[in-house]
Amino acid sequence: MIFDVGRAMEAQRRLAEMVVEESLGGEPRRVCGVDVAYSGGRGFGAAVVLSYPDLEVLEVETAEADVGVPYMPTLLAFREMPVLFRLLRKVKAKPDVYMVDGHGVYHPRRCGLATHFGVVFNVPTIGVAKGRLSVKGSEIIGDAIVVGGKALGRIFGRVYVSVGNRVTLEDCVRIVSGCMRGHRVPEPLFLAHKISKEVAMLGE
DNA sequence: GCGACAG
DNA sequence: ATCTTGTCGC
Repeated sequence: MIFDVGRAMEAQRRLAEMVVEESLGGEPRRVCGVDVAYSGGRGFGAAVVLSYPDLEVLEVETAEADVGVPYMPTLLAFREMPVLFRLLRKVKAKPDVYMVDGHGVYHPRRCGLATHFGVVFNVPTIGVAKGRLSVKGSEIIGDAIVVGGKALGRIFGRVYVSVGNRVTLEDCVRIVSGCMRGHRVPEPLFLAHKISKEVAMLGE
């Protein structure tokens, strides 16, 4: 077997136990958006570090890797982490927080891509997703995404925001808000998405 | 059997 | 995500 779903889910439960929900402690000075695009069985990632709150581009890095795991709902991290690992190794700007294209703790096992990424690298992360995952027991109350009485995420504009790691939901919403520049997704992710797609076309 | 899900 | 034509709106 090349990919054991049961073990993957168990790994997520253990990572979820290591999530730290704490204040970022002051405003971030550098925010890094990361995203992955696909082409020809390979994953192409891009990391864009922006100053905050000015949002000036400070650094752009790219990386690629073979994609050995097919997309499976709730197990996205196992498909994208190989590329993200190589990507993070290149970033030198010391971001104060990372924005990831996917959910954080709003996940069946409280371990979406943003959380998985944040715990593995022990860095603050914010989950920003364009679509909603099916999480049993979840309900939308106003703009709050509640699961079992606890607010795990927030609907901000047309995206779903949730804690990844080492931040509070309030930190997440405030920072995402401060990164909006007229697009559906905050600027760090908009640029990372754009660049990863361009690199995927050239790499193909 | 029902449910229906990031990228 | 990627593939893909036409259509709407600034």
